[in-house]
This record gives sequence, C-alpha cells and structure tokens, in this order.
Amino acid sequence: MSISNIVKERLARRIAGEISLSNDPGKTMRKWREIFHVSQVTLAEKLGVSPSVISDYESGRRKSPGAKTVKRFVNILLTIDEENGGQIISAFGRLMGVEIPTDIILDIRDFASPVKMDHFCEAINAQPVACEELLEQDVYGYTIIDGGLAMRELSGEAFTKLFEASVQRTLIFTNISTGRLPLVAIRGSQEKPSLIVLHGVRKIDSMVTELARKERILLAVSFIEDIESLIQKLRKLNPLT
Amino acid sequence: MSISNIVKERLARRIAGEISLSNDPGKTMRKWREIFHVSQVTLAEKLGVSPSVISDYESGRRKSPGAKTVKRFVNILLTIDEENGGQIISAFGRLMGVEIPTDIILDIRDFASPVKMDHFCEAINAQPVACEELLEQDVYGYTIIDGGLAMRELSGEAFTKLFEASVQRTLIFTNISTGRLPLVAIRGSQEKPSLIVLHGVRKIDSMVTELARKERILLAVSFIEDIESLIQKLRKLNPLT
DNA sequence: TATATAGTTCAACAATTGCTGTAATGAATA
DNA sequence: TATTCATTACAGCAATTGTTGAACTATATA
Repeated sequence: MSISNIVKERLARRIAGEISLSNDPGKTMRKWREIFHVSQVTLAEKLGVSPSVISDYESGRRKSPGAKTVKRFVNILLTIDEENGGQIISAFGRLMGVEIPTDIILDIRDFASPVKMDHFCEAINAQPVACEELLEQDVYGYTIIDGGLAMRELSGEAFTKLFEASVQRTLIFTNISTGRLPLVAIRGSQEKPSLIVLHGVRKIDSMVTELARKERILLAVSFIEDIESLIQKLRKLNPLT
Repeated sequence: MSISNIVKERLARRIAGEISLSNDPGKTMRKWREIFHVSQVTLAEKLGVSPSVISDYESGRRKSPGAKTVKRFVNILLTIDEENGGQIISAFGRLMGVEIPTDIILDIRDFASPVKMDHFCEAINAQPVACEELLEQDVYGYTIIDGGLAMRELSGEAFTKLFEASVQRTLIFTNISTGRLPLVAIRGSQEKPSLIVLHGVRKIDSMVTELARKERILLAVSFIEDIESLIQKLRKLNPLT
C-alpha cells in the first residue's frame, strides 16, 4: 500500500465520519465538495445522478444520507482530486501525522502557480501590519483555520504540525480576538508559514506585531466582512485552469 | 474541552467513518457493538427501538443506515461506556496520538481485575515458548491485532505507540506467518506489553523466541481454531459483573 | 444581449429505511 | 429439563430516501 493511499483512506474515513456525525450532514457535504472545488453538476455527473440530488442534500431537503450515499460521495471527491494530481489529498496529508480535527480547517488549497503576497492581501482586503518588506515574495497555497476552535482543541504539538505543513503558504486565522495565541505558539518553530492573516480581530496588539517581526513573518489583518466572502474571494484567486 | 472528550470525539468520528465506508455497514456496527460489550437488547433499549432493528442492520436486511442512525448508534455506544467508567474509550485513547487505523484492531479490553498469564494462555489454548518463568504474573487487558494488516499499514512510529499503549497488557497478533516483524519492532522499546501471543504462525522461529527472551516478554503461540473463537473465549474471561 | 454555467426548488414515484410486534432459534444455566 | 437471555426472521406500515425531470434564479461572459 502506497503512502498516498494511506493518506487517502484516512482522509476518507474522516470526511465520512464528519458527515455522519454532523448535525447538518448536507452542510458538511457542501463544505467538502467546496474544499475539493467540484461543482454540483460535475459531482452529479460522476455519481451518475441529477444535480438536484446534490442540491437536495446540501439544502437539507434530504436530511440523513445513507451509508452508501456517503461512501460514494466521499470516494468520488477523492477520485476527482486524484485525477487532478491529488493536490487536496496531499495538502491534508501534510497535516495527518498529528490528528488535527478536520472541522477546524475551513478551506485548504495549493495554488496552480505562486501568488505574490501583496496580490493575496489585496484579494481579501488585508492590511499588512508587520514585515511589509516581504510583500514582494510568493506563497504557494493557503489554509483557513477556525481560530476559536483551534484555540480550544489544538495541542501545542498539533500547532507545530500545522506550522510545519504551512511552509511557503499562508495561514489564515478567523474568529479570533487578538491573535496572540498563534503567534506565541509559533515562537521558535523551525518551519513556519510565510504569511499569517488574522480575520475578525478586535484590536491589534503590539505584542503580536513584535512577535511577527522577530519571526520574520508577514502579518496582515483582513477587514473583509465575513468568513464566507473570505473563502469565496480566495477560491477565485489563481484557479487551476 | 477535557482530554477525554477529545478522545471520545475522535473515536466517534472514526467509528462513524468506518461504518459509512464499510462494504457491509451492518457487520461493522456489530463489530463495534461487540467491542463495547453491549447486547442487542441493551443497545436497542438505550436507543428506544426494538432489538430486531439492531439485528436487521447487523444481518444486512437494512444495508445502508442513514447518517442519523449512525450518529445515534455511535453516541449511545460511547455513552454506555462512559457510564461504565469509560474503559474502552480510554483504551483507544492510548492509541490515538499516532493515527492507528481502527480496522487493524479486532478487539480491545481492560479487565475488571488482573488476570494471571497462565490462566490467560489456557483460555485461548496457547503454549508458552519463551520466558515461561513469567507465567505467574498478571495482565490487565488485551488488544487483538490483525497482524497482516498491521504489517502492511503500520509505520515504525505507530508500532512504538502500540507497544506503549500495551504496558501490563497482552498483545495478540493474528494472521501472521512467523511473528518476526512485531518482535523486531519491539526491540529496544522502553514500554512494552507483558505478554505477546501469536496466532496463525506456520513455524515458530528461533530468532523470535530469542528476541522475546532478551526483552523479557512472555511469548506464547495460540492453537485455537479461528479468530472468531479467539475473540469469543477472551470475551468470557473475567467479565465486568 | 444572448448564452453558458452553477445552483435551487419541487412534483412525482419506486425503493428502502426505520420501526413494532410476534414467533422462532439457539445457547447457557438453574 | 425447563427457563432464561440473546439473537434472528419476518410481516406489515409509515416516513424518508433516492431518483428524474422540468421550471426557475442567479451570475458570468462571449
């Protein structure tokens, strides 16, 4: 069994588990479909059903998909990703050594080609607040984290793993008040993200900007309205085709 | 969120995932019900349904349980275990740091009170082949591993974790040919099981017995017919009540 | 502005689930 | 051996799923 197959199976189990245990399985299915950047139409095609089926699930008209449906759904998503080179599977693979609950990950993506940090920040209405001199450099992907959940559930070890998986990438923390915790956690990490974006901060802390400067990480604060728009804007940035 | 709650949620996700992705969800449900030592009648009671419902799933008359059913099923199993002190949850918790696929674990149990190794061996028709002088000592539980799967899927790190989680317990490897790999993997581990049972070995290797002697682990070979009987016999050993 | 593309909503209907209750089987034990 | 206890098997019924297909709403884009 190849390493990527192991990652694939673990990811499959996690997605299936998350759907089955969700209070709103349809919403969770949508989340995963969107993480895999598959349209309802394409998904329906591959499943051999009409698009309305997918919509009915996601909108909650069908509330409790059967095990068979969940299985087919998960397998198709993973197959589609494999056909496209397995980018999403491998992005998750990097996070797998330590068990990071998938529900803290709101989105994850590798770019088709590098994106300049200033372009990235612009896209999500983010103001740099430390290490602005790095704005010309590139990032190769991003991970959006539910900061509140992460604060509560992630161990130090898991944080380290998250940073290691984010080299040359952007880490976006939503749902946080000051941004202290992630920046304290990062202190002294060997491997770390190139760009950290905070979203939903109430007040920007001088301690936080100082830490970012010490670690030489470009820190930015996004003023985009809500998390939904944040995800949408980034999806449109540098698509595969 | 307490540590045991995190373990509980991870375990829930895994079980739910395993059921949904299984080719035979009913069979997987039965497996987990049995690991938690719950009868169909008790489970049905807690779920507020008739026992035939459980039977219909497990026998395959209902082939594809809905997400809601899976969720209720998993939650009830975990709740029942919590009411009994959470022994199974914590047994799995010890295995959680490294992601060990749950399907390599055929059964896992902590005893209500210590069991002498010779009594343990007798119950499963096992002949000691190394360190027989330890037969008077106690074990506090056991884990049955699908050896074939473990060989193929477990990393060295995961093996170490498995041994660490098995201190003062018995590790039973089924489905193996020589038993070399687990005993090589154990070499030099700080923490290790007290008793290793091999089941299904074709020929017993002098290298294997030597390794066991060096590590001072009682090694035994079980001649019980099949894995099913092995599981059954052990279930009857030193039950909770 | 026409024309894709993505998604929603819903009527309709067969198949299956989710459930009860009862009868039957089997195994363990007083 | 009679009596539990655990499980199976199944008839039967309401609710829901799984499915199609058509009509409809956005939102881009040529």
